[in-house]
Amino acid sequence: MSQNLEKTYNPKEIESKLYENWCEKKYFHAEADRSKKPFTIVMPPPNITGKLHMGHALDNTLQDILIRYKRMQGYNALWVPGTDHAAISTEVKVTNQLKDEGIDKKELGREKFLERTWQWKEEYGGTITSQLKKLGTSCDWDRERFTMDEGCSRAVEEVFIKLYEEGYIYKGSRIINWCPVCKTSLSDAEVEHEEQDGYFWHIKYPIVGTDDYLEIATTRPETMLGDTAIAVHPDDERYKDIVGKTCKLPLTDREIPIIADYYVDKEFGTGAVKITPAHDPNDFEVGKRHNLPELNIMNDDATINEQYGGKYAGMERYEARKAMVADLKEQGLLVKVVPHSHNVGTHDRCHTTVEPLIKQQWFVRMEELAKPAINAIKTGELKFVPERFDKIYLHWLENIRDWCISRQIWWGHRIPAYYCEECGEMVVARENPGVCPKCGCKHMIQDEDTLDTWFSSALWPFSTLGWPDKTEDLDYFYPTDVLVTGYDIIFFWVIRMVFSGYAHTGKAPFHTVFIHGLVRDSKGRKMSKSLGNGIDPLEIIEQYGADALRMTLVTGNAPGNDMRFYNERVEASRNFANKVWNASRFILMNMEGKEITEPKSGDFNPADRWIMSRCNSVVKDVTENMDKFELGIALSKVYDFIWDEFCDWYIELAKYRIYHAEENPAGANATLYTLREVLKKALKLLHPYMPFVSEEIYSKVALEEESLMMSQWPVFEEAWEDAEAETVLEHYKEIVRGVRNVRAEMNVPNGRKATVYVVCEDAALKDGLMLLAESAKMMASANAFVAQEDKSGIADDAVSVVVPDATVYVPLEELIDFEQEIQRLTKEEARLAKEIARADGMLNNEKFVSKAPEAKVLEEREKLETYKQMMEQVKERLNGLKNKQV
RNA sequence: GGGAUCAUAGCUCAGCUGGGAGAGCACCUGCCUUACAAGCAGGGGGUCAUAGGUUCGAGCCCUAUUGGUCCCACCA
Repeated sequence: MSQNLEKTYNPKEIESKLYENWCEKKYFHAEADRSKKPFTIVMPPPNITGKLHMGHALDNTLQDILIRYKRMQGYNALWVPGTDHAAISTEVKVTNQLKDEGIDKKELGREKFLERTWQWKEEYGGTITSQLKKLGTSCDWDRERFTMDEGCSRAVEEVFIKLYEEGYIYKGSRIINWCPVCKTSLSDAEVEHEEQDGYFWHIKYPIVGTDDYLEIATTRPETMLGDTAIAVHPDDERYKDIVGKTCKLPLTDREIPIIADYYVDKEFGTGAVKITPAHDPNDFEVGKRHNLPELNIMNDDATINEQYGGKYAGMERYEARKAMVADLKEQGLLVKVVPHSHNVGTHDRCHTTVEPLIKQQWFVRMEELAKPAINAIKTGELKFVPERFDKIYLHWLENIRDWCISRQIWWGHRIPAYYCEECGEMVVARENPGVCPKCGCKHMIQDEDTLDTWFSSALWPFSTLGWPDKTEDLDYFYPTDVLVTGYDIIFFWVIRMVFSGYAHTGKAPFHTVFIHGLVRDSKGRKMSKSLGNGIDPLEIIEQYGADALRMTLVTGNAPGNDMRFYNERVEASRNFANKVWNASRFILMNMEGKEITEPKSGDFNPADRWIMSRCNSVVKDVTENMDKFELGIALSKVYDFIWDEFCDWYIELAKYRIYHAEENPAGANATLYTLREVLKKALKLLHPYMPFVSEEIYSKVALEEESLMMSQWPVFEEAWEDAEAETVLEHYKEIVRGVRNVRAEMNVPNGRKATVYVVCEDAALKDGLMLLAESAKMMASANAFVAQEDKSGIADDAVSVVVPDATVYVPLEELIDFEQEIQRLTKEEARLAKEIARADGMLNNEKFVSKAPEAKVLEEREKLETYKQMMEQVKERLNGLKNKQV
């Protein structure tokens, strides 16, 4: 079993080697298998335009942890990967690429453009998935999907037709969000509101037939050209008399009515509002109520149009604003300009200010569809982790508006609606019917629009498993189990998947949504391209290893919370990987050439039994935490166990028996056996978090086993529990720490050894400690370690440390400074006095004794007892020293 | 305007259903002890934002206040 490990862990070669091996062995692949329980996760498909960033790294690390954990627990774990066609992003990217080549998209034509885009997808679309592999993601690459592949496209078509036939999808002319740069409509979710500094322009609208005028305040004077009314509040005394009259609309020769509508806020502005139904969602509603004309004054690129633009036609919207304000001023109609900050809608992709426009678009009627999704949370069928996201989800669903799903771009799923060029008849069908069912002519052309990119991702949990076909996979793996995603896409994606799941499969697509936060930079800023503060996960992997990156992303993070990322944190993770590596190196070195056999129970010493017992508890705790998605807590328990208990205590304790195997071959064997067994369990617990280093080590420790990732997750075993050994070790640690403490305090060099005496009345404890005497010698820099029941043979002038149930004496002869020792013990006396007072106080509180749980009261009583004993010991020592001093 | 969330050691953050304040990093003091200096052993450092309340007992629950972050929302 000769395996020489390098002195420091070097992730680079090991990671790629292991990943290839896992893939080759098909460990990531899952097939429907009725003998096993499935556990399914679908990966939020990254955009084909994207490059792996920290958000992906976090999202996929969490998924990989869950999937590896469940796989080890014996579930048939399936993680479905894939990519999203990212309609607008991709279209913009390819359009720009063409532009660089001097090619105009429109001139190229739809067919050719799509060809180019597919080409682009083939070339770059796989970048992100190949980058994901570096993270160690154990997803089933044989099942990789794409939102525009054949199956997903068929699902989209099926859903569209079904919803259309059921009346949930309709086409209508309504006010929508329009991006003048991307030249497409947007859904409400794609509009980001940002606070912008602007102005209130107060403008006079002359009242026809009088010399009077109405003063209007607007933030968007350029939309005046589309005004079709002025509205005031019906109860507004100021304007009561003029309702029904008309105003002369400045800059035009139109007259518009003054109407009364409750929408108007009397207190705000001048109390009179210009109504522009075609360019404002509220005005649109008012317009409907009052039957006002809707005058669209803009072209698709937000320039003023010919029809209503007059002299401003052709001007860009802000240019027109300037010109119009100047003209108003000149005509004496501009009263004043007041600075005013307000919310402006922008397109989340390009940050262009969105223009509300009236357009023919396709919509999904949401009210009914939202109901089961709302119900899912209320019944607990669907759960968010952490729970607080319930409210965000519900609030959105309960106030949901119809979803505008058509986009005026080419890259995406084309709407399966066909129009007759002759009579305008519309047919929604899987294929072009060829002949118009109404007029019989043969000029049917397909709708030019494509669907919102989220329309297809909404179907992802079932379209990737074969829906609409009734496949074995769908039947077995669906509904999936957990969805892991950031809180930033709850509206875009989670909600739409949930209602789609209910609408098309009758079930929620998953039972748990595990939400994580954002990865921020060291200053807490969002990582962004424009700030240039993004940290490339691949560079981190290159420098520190994937395990270190993964660990950093999980450590100290609670579900749903943002985190800050900086290199010192990665270094700490890297150091841990190295620590595990070296502990394993130590164990392997000592196992070399030895045949380890199953020890007899009597061969184990208290240290062996203690670490097994502790390991067992950790297995239980970690499993519980992981089941509750408390991954950060679970990992920190694994970390503490490995570093603190296993490395710093147990390995040190083990050294004597290993180095002196000839004295006690059976004991050495038991210790090596324990080291190996505990290491194996610890590696299992670590594996979901740090798959590479754990697998690499495991392959050398457990030669007979195939792999760590396919091994069984450890379970709590009662046989490993050992309260007695835990008691011995708790005392042992106190004693060793106590000795180290005084030695450090007194600056005793390590080379200067002393005898350590432990006086302990409890015979069992004394015997237990004596079994560890040789280790204690090493760990406490002693030349002898004696535990005994009385003080015989111990010099009076020894330094003493009082611990629970025992007093430790370290005769340091001439080194002892009585003054210093008295001071030290006096401090200890004070500390104990405080503890006693605290426990006493509690126990003297009648209400505590009567109301607190019995166990708690008992616990306090025992503590008090221990402290009193310790206090006696300290006092005795102090008296002795003081006498001696005098 | 509505809602969420945070405020804990110098920094970044944990702290599970209320029962003696924790980690990593940084800092100070010793150590190259035959697994590891990416390490070992010790140490300093916190009226858990403020004010009330509930409770035998509050970092944790309730209320208010202050300050920060985020989301939602049609106030022209």
